[in-house]
Amino acid sequence: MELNERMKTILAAVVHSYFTTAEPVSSSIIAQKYHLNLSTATIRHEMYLLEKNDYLWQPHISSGRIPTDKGYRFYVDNLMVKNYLQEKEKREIIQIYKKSKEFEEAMKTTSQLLSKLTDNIGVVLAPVIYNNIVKEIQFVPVGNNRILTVIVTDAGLVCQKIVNVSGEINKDRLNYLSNFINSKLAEKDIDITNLNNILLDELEKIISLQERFNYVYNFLEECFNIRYSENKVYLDGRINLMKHPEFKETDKLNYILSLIEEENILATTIRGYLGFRKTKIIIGKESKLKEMQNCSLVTSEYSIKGKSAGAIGILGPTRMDYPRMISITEYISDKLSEILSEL
Amino acid sequence: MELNERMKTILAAVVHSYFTTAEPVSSSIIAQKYHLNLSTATIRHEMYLLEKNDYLWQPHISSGRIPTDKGYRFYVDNLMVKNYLQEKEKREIIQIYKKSKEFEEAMKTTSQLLSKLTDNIGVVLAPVIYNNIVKEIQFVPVGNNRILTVIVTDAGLVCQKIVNVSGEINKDRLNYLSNFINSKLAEKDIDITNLNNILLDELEKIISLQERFNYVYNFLEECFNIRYSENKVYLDGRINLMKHPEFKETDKLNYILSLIEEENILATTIRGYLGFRKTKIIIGKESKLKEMQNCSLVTSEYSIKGKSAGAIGILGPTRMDYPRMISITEYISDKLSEILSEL
DNA sequence: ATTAGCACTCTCCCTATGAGAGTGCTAATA
DNA sequence: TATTAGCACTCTCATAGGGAGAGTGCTAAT
Repeated sequence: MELNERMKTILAAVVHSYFTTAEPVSSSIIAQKYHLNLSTATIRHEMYLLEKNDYLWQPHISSGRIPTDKGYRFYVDNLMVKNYLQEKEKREIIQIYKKSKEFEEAMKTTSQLLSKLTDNIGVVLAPVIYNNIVKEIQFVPVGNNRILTVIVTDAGLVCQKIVNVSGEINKDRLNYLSNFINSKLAEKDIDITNLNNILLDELEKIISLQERFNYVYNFLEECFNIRYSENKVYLDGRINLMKHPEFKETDKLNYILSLIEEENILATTIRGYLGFRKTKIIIGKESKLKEMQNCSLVTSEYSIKGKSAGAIGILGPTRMDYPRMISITEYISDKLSEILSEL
Repeated sequence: MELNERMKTILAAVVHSYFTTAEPVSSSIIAQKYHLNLSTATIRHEMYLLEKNDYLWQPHISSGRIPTDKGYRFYVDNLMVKNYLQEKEKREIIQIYKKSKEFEEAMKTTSQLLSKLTDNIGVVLAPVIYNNIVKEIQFVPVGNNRILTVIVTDAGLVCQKIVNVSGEINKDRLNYLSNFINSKLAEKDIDITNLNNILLDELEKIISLQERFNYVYNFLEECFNIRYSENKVYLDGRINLMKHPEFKETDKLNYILSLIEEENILATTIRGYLGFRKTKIIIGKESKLKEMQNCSLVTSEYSIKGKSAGAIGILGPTRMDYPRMISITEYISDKLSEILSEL
């Protein structure tokens, strides 16, 4: 069924009122607050139709109405009015970011900003290092039998890993190895995900007959098995959940708590949405995760030097101020992109 | 007032019963379950005295009794029977640790083990790098204007920091600097907290007149302002809170949630207890933190190569199985010490 | 097409009530 | 003197009833 203009207006009013008060919305509330010049009976009739079409639902037969996930989806796609951050807010965000000179700090600051500004949970997915060209590799002996491997990508990301080696470290060999690798890296662009295969192939050509090949081979394999595939996530503002009446019910709180406990699940979810469009909104049961059925997630991708790197987002009850969540998420992801590109 | 033997027995019974059922303990429950060969009236009288002396309290006038913080403290100090982990459990712990080959992984595994085994929140305070002798410093240029500083301590801990420098990097100078520093480090033991002062003093002697002194000085200062003072904490099992009836009350849940949200507070608290004895138990209001008033914290220090490094612990409601919490925390801290010493 | 009017439903809050659990006190008992 | 049986008392908890109020769906009138 196609919604007529009046139904759209009423749906938007219900979404707005419910967001504001967290109470089911009655026809008289709509009539009073939103000045539609309609009687409550008429509004009631439209709401009845909206309910028949799954845009609204009632907790019980004689109560006001609450938007369904479908109702929120229609609102987000067709009805909501874009929100713009005030200049003052923008300045404050920039001010806070000024203190973040390091990568880790920038991640933390971002999740804190998101949670403070939205009263929801701030989520930051650390850069996913797929599709990054490797620029340089360094081996640093640390201690007796350990080597710190440092991989630098063209986007300026630095991955590190400490590898244990059996036997003592021959510095000349290590230098030879790193010179060899770096010369190969200079010759052609090698994606970090292919690093292992390509380099080991190249190595095989020149040292396959040497007695210590296996040793080097294993060492490099371990070096490259680095954590670029790890789903590092920064979360902030879990306590904000308690501010929302929907999470007074223990089982609902339980769901979302188990979601933010398993950071991997959240990370994988967000990663699954990467690459389609900058901003993505997932409302309640639209997510396949049962833990997310009472929540919405607004994510926005950030980039480093123009190359999509990761995503930030906010997680809260489906009853949220979508326009504002979106504008905050988008603005902060832009600023984060700038900062990470400069680092 | 000195507690007589019977009062001690009854107090221990109350603690045990309340831990088991989470219900206020009545005189008849004690008589039935703990076979003291006393009438309920007698037990009632003793409980009355225990209450007068602040070892027990009643939620309301005609209800059973609950231990106070003081009651728990007396139980922990004087009454409880040490618990020993079963060999099977020990083997399982060792088995799980076998997979942890890296530092970060060991930290995470530890917090997970703690929370899984105790149904409470597992806490791991990463090694605090005070009192560590610096063995070696390396500078690795990464990208154009950045240098990765690697500090290796005698305990084998590796701290890293990326420092931005203005202008291009002169590799010879960098080599000279690192050689100079490492020779000083070889000469005498320098504690990581003194690194800055001592080295800068030494440097001053030889290059104070050189034109780029300030530049080097600032660079080093930033390098050494490394995160050994950071309170890195690993938490796991927040969701376990929901299993405990005491946290059904929203405001109590609120308190503890805000505690685990502010990881720094928790870290600082635990750090404050370091260095006195291996295992430390903080019960409810014994902590100055109002957020901890409904919780107990059991911590146990771990070491690296015999040198105290950090602490692990569990955080849960004051109503907890203290003997078991202690034995688990202590056993895991021992295992963690072994693993970190080998890494 | 819209709306006034109304019967109907459901929640919420208040009260009352009674059962049950558990206590403190007192007087009897070993 | 220490212990205990007995009992009055207090408080919680579950249940039920009832009335006010909010909000609906439907119908008939405009």
